[in-house]
Amino acid sequence: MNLKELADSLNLSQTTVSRALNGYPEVREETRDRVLKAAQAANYQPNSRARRLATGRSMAVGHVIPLSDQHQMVNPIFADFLAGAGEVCARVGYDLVLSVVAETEVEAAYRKMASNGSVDGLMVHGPRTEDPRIALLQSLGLPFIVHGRSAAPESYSWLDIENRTAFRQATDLLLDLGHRRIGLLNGFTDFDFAHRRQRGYEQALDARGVAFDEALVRTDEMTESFGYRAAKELLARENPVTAMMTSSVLIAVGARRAVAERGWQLGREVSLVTHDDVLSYLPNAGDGPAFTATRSPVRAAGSRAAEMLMELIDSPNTGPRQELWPVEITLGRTTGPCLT
Amino acid sequence: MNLKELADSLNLSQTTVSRALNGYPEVREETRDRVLKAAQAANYQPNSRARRLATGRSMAVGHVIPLSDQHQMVNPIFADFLAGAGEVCARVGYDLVLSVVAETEVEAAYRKMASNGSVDGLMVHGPRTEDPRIALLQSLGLPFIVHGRSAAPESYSWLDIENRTAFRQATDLLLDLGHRRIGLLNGFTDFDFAHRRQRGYEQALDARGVAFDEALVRTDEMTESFGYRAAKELLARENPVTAMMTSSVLIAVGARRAVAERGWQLGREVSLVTHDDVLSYLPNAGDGPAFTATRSPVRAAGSRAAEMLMELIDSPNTGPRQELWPVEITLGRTTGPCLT
DNA sequence: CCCCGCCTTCAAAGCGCTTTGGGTATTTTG
DNA sequence: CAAAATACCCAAAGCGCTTTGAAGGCGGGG
Repeated sequence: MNLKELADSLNLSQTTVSRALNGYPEVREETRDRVLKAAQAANYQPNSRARRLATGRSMAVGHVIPLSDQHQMVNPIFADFLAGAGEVCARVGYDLVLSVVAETEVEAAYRKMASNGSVDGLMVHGPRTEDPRIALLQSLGLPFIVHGRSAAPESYSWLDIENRTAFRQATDLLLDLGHRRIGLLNGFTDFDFAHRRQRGYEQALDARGVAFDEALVRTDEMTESFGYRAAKELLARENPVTAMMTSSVLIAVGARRAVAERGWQLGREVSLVTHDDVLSYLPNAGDGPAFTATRSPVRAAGSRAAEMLMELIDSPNTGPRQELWPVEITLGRTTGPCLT
Repeated sequence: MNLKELADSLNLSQTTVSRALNGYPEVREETRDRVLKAAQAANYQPNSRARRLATGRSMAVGHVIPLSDQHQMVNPIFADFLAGAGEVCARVGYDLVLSVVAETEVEAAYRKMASNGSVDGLMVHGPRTEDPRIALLQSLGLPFIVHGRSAAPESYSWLDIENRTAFRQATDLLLDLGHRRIGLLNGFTDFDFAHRRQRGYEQALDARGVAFDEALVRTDEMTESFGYRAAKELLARENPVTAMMTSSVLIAVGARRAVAERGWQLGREVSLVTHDDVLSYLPNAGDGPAFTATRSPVRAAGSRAAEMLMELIDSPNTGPRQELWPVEITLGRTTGPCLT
């Protein structure tokens, strides 16, 4: 059933039917009712391909997911972020379209999306401190929002959390408890978020006159097994750390394993503060020892980022949107006074 | 730059340019070269909306992700599955489109996709033992592939792993080691995979004359904290389990925590076999105690499922594709003889 | 009574591509 | 050498919708 058939069956023109369905005012209420009823009865759905061509909008937001051969990992926060974004996009009739490409082809993918008009806007994930994608996208003139930030330009839209402040406060917390040798288990520092977190950590140490020791800082793919390995090493030093900060619950879980393996317990012999993205499958809930954490639900970020992008798409010439979310610290059972 | 402009600039018709670009034979090689060069130079990309309308294909495969209010969890295997599927889809020019909807609106979402032609095919995730979506999709006549299986009809396409056999063999392994009280930490059994795994477990016990005790079986959302809680309970019984099987590494990690909390170690006081989907952020690698596991990379499943769906789309009337993948068991350091 | 303006509807022109159904040279065949 | 086949190219007709521009009917103001 297409528009023409529906119109014919009603003895109306396509124009009128189209307008009736799309809520335009220049159609009599009685007529509109008749059209709506008939459309309902025939289960008529406007062909989305035709509609997209006619309107010039594709009603979709794109996500380019790079997969490099080295670290071919899908960011574990991605699914929850998408869930949040997808929810608000669905509400306004937008699709989420993913394109998975090799890291070397990211630029080509963006260029293609821009020139073939398959999406109305883009979301950028995992920005690096110096991220070439941002300048590229600006030159392409497609609305986009970055989840996170990058160093360079000022005039793009982003949604980020206070990574530096959060980690500074978390470090302060540990310092207040008497810890002086504090490990940092972080993601690769070319990721902007990881860089900022380390800066927060360094600033806190600095403010207390505790010397920064780069041997206590580890960066890697943020997996459980990295957490295990790094924690094991840091605990096996002649001068072992008495506390650790980790950039994800996954890392924290690995660290906990290393601690347990020594017969120790988090919050007693060793303290730990982690960042918690509140992933749906990794609840840091009330059972057992919940982690002391800097908390910020990535799903909410996904929702908000989508809202911001919708705004950008709807009113393109209104300057960049930028939001910096504070991060709350929740006390769990993995922090305690330094015993040594 | 659109086709008309490109054609005009070359003093050719749109027809010829279109044919040259799409590799049709009725255009002289010299002309084709000229067109290709000009297209390259102008960075011409055919408008995807127009192309989709003209060809009647949308070059996209859809994924409907239900989010219920109760367990509003995104399946943790989803991201890796998508990465696999996305890779092969990208190779043949297909997009992945996600639509996130409330669980009550899944049917409406599928109907809409079918009648507005926004996708050429669908992938169905997390099938229940009796899953109404399959009959629905069959009636809608849109090609689809199920990741997993459902009980009811025979004539749909799916890709599944040998859940029952895998868990039967894993249980056998534990029985061989002398274990008799074996816990099962599973997903909700209305999921088909969880149901089959439990059957495998039961069959193995049955074959050895070990009575099935439903008190040893726990089902829940497959999170780390579920693993912890369930394992803690099973170990605290007057007749504690001496071994456990878990349906995901996440659960296993939680179980490990409960074991460690008692000062025990996996592979010594308690054995554990888990299913391992080989998630990129949860590598069950060689460091520390790797889990003994039934292994099947969900990313590979995503790739293959996408290939199968492409086949279904390209040749619609060729009967269902069905693949059942065997599951390999890898010995880790979490299994050992029963000590009691 | 005429003209103007409003309400409602319509025919037709896109949107930018693919594809059909010819055409016109140029070769090949008998 | 005429006829038939071939190679190459084009104009125009869709694809199914939205949107523009215009028209018909009708009541109200002058």
